[in-house]
Amino acid sequence: MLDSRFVRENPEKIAQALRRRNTEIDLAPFREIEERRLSTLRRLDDLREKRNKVSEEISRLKKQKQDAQGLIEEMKGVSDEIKELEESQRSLDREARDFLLTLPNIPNESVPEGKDETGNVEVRKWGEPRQFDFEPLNHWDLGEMHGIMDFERAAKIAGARFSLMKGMGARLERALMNYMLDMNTSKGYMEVLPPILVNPESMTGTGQLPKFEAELFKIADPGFYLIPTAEVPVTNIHRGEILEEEKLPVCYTAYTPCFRREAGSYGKDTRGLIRQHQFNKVELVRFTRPEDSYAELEKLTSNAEDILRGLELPYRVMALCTGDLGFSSAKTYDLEVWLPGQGKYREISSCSNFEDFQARRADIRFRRTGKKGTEFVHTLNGSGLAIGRTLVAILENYQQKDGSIIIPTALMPYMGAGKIGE
RNA sequence: GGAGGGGUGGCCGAGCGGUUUAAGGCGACGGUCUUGAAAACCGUUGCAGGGUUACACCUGCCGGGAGUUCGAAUCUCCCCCCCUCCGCCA
Repeated sequence: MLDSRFVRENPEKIAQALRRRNTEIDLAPFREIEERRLSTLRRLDDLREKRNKVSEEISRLKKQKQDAQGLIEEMKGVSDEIKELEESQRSLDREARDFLLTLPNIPNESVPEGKDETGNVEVRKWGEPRQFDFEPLNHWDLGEMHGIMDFERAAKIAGARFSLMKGMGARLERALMNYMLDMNTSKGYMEVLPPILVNPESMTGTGQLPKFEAELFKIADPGFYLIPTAEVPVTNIHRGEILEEEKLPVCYTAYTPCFRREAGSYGKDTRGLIRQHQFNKVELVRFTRPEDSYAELEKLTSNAEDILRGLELPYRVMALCTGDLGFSSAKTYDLEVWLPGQGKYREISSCSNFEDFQARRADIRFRRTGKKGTEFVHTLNGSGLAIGRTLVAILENYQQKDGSIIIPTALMPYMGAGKIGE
């Protein structure tokens, strides 16, 4: 969410940001609401001041056993007017906030211009895609061959876009989860295991609501949502709090299952593990001072890269362009891992700086040491990493001619085996 | 699910219809004193919105929301959270 005063006073900056994002939103209704909201507010404050003063007077008169009936009668009218104004104030507040909640974040100046994903810019590349002397298989063929994935039964149990991992497949998933968490905690991230059902306030805090309800699974009875990413519960750990400057940056890592409707992605990645309604992910979250957040984004991104490097998986880093940027983000790097089965790089992590966009929604502030007042923190997060897609990358990149799969050295302690298959 | 008890400033804790502009304490900060420190004493002490060049000033905030009243931390209703006991349960 953007600051209402900022939007009010910088309409041209907002318009420009929206243009860069390829988004069309008319600001006129907001300006009109704000005009009414502020004039109502000023009138309301005046009347309340009067009420406070006269109430004091009434109190004094009554103490002196004098008649205050005239004043009381007079105040009845004032009181009624205050009530009316309060009512319209409430609805104007809500209208203004509802509008602001649908405005996306302003892209940072360093974000490349572009209208869609074709405008994304490769920042760097690591590792060389392996040359195969045979036709590499897809991960689902490999999975089936080794009996470690069972999509048919997953569909029976739940439906399409669910998976059932078995034997060494399930074990590999668990090994990756532990490997990633150990890696992240060794770099100073505190491990947390948060709720995966959250309330609407948390979803609003990180920006999933109100705009993206259609992408979420919702529990019917008590209004919980299943999280689409650990970003939601972890960022909301500090919702409504004021942090101390010396504690920053606050860094968390969390493993959670993630749940996404994937509405509108019919026909995309229908086979295999790439796009699931439920998948596992380890997330990195940082709360920082505003002046540090871009350096922290580089740090967070390299922390996610370290995991790919540790697994010796070739990848590249893409800077998302203005047209491809997520709603809440001011700047995002995507990590894309090489998948021989598809012959292309696929997203495996997304690392973003939200600046104060989420912090303002979720009311997460900090106090500078020795200074008065508070400021919003900057929040960042990134996958470190999507576990299912990492598993896919390992199967496809480490497959051998006979179909067996070599386990990356770094994972061997977690797997207790060096190989899947003969 | 049933019964009861609670949610007040950074923390503890009083207040239960009208100098509450929230007592008192702890903590923190500043000062006096001191060779220095401690103690003692004095003072200061939140958040948000409006407003101002900046001050001043005004308003709101006692878990959240709605209401009663000239006036609500205090009374009524709804909701959330915490604690104790019972039931159920991994």
